[in-house]
Amino acid sequence: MVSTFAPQAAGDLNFLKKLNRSSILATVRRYPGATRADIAARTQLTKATVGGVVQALLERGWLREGELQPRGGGRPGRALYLDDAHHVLLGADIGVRGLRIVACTLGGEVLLQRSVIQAPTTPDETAAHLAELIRAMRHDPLIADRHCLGLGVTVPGPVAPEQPILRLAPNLGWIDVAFLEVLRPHLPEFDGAWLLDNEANAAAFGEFYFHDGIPPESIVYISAASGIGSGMVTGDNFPLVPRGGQGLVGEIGHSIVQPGGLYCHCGNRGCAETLVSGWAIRAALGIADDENLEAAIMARGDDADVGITLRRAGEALGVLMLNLHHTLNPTTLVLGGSLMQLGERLIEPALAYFEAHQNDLLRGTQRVPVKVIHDSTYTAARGAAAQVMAKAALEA
Amino acid sequence: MVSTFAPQAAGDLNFLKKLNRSSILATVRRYPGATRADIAARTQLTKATVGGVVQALLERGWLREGELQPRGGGRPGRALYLDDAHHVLLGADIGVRGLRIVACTLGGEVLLQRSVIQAPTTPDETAAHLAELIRAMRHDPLIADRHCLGLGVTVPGPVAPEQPILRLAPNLGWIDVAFLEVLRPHLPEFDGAWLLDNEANAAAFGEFYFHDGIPPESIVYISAASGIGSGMVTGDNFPLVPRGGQGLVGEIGHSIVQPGGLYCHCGNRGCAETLVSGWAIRAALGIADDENLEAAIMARGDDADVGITLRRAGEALGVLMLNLHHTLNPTTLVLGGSLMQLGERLIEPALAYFEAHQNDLLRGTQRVPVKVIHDSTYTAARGAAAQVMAKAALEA
DNA sequence: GTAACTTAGTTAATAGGTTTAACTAAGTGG
DNA sequence: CCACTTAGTTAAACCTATTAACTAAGTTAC
Repeated sequence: MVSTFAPQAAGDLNFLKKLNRSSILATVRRYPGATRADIAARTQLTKATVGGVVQALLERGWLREGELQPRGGGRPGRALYLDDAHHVLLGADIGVRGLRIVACTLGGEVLLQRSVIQAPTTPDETAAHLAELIRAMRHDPLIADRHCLGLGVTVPGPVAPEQPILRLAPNLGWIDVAFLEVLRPHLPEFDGAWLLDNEANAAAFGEFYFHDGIPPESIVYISAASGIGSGMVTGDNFPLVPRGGQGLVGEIGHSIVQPGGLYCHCGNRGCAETLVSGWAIRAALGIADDENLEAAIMARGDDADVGITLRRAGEALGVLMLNLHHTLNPTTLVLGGSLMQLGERLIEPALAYFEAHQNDLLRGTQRVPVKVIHDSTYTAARGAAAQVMAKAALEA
Repeated sequence: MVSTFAPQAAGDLNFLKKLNRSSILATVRRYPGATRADIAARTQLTKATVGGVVQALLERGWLREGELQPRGGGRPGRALYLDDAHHVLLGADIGVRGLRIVACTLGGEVLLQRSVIQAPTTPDETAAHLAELIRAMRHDPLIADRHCLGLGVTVPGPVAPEQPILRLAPNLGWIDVAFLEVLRPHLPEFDGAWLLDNEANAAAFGEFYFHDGIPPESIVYISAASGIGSGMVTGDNFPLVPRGGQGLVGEIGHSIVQPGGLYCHCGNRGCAETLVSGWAIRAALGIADDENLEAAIMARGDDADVGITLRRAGEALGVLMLNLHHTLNPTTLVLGGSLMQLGERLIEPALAYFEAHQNDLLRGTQRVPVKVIHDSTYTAARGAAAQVMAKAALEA
């Protein structure tokens, strides 16, 4: 379980400065409009330290000053916000159905987004295509003058914990691809951070990092699409993304929910993906791979088979949610992925199962809130951009 | 997911010193016999810094110097070890079947251990009994002269993430017990750190912290006893123990492995505990609560019912292991808990199932090693002692 | 056997970060 | 208008790690 942006275990004064700078930025991110005094109170740093760091961040275009915040019977403080005018973060999501790119501000506001539908191809061709799109986007007047802090790329499969290598993406047919190295020659002029992560991890990170208002303590994001995966994020100023020994953290699609059940393409029986995944639903309903799943299902209307299949898939999703609740116990659960577009016939049974069963262990506890992202087209790409920000904040 | 001993997110020079001191101690713990130069190389600190901190730790009885370590063609370095002569760590495990107490050195060597069999009773009576045992142990000549760094207590149920409160222990009949506060009046003379944690979390922590040789990157410990739980630990110098929003991390006994299966005492159906737990095995074989489970099963010899029940339980355990592998992806899996004493008829099917299925996702990867602790009587208590050490190391 | 070399560890001066304490700034309330 | 409160800045002090030069203690080459 290696964390992405965790502070190292030993360090010098420069490290301490980085830590505090990052902590101050995180405070402004979580409490927009905070004053220097607010930050000092929250971080336990002194006014002097906060003042100096804030001054530097203002000069470098990371923070901007806002209006005066009246205080009861004293000098009003100056509100501080992330400066959304001088930098840009890029995030790209390589999916089975195409590429999605996002450019956003330090606050997570999406400035530009592009989506290209294309069939899976080789890493090199994908990189060439992606580079072209990024170069074009980079010249858009909306962001051309901004300093680009880096590019985060997400892929639909486990990424090795230590090096940025995609281990396996069955839906793309890729094995052990160091995609950033493939991409780099196509974008020689690009400087800034380069990051690679699993799509669900990045989405979870983004939902946590760019959360409106004070983020929850921890988030588990379930990505239900062609396959099914999940990502977990926690930590205050340094969000942690556990990856595991082999980068398999969150590969819940192959957790067993029905021992002795249907055969999965992974070779085991009763994997979650045999019940709730794009391919399982296609198989159950006889929908071809080249058909659009959502359209095909809508076309069948109130067909009973469709209803039963979606209900079964939803209930399996509910089981997965419950098991994640009992294993990772996040503060918030987020559901995303293209399957959410199949609508309430799938979502409702999942939520109902989870609601009905989650709380029997600790009666009287507040329930875990579930957030459904009905259209998560750019969620992963935006999450990748968030990771760029988190990394750059340490270097700022 | 709140970590126990993680560095805070912002800090002053004193914090930096703590961080480096703890990091140096951790290096000696993981690499016994390391020299000052070795430590400097591993921690990226300078020789000067390491020298100063080591000097202070030698004077305070945390480290001791050993023999000279010959170096190729240069002055030999002085080996450093954790000083196992001046301090003592106490750990106590409150279980369904009684109390277990351990006193150990900074290196995790058990100096004294006591076990008392008793039926569950009230928190106050348990605290009184525990205090008596601890006081007696404290006067044992083997540890009477040592400085006690603190006491860690483990309980068989989820502990709230922020405060040391046991949320629920069905097997003890306890609900929302701030056990340390109950215990404190019984041990007024005791100073040092007081810690409370879930039994599986503590066991996992101990297996990681006191690991012989370089510990793995992460450990998941599965505790199979009356109920079933798990704990996860990761992190180099600051082992992290995720607890989750409600302290439910690792409550895998109530993850669903057989939807629509048997009813569990938690109210759901098909929980793992309905297949692999002390009470499930008793129920299946008609063994009374007051009988010793292991003895009753041995008495039945090669009875076919016993074989089938244990095999089923083992396979369910294998499913749990596989699901944890796909959700948390630890570097090492550890199996413990009193059920391990039921022997190979249970363990073998679990290992076989895991072996046969774990690797189908990432072919060619090295397999996840599984360690079975056949007698884990003192594993949790020792883990609690490890947590005391980790906490004290920051204050040293 | 001695000089050259290598590695370990210590020391004093230096650099750099945060804090302390005193200050200025800018409001409210009587 | 003065007392009070809170925000933010500044310079000196303090603390920590680093640098660079040193001593210590071994091996290797000749």
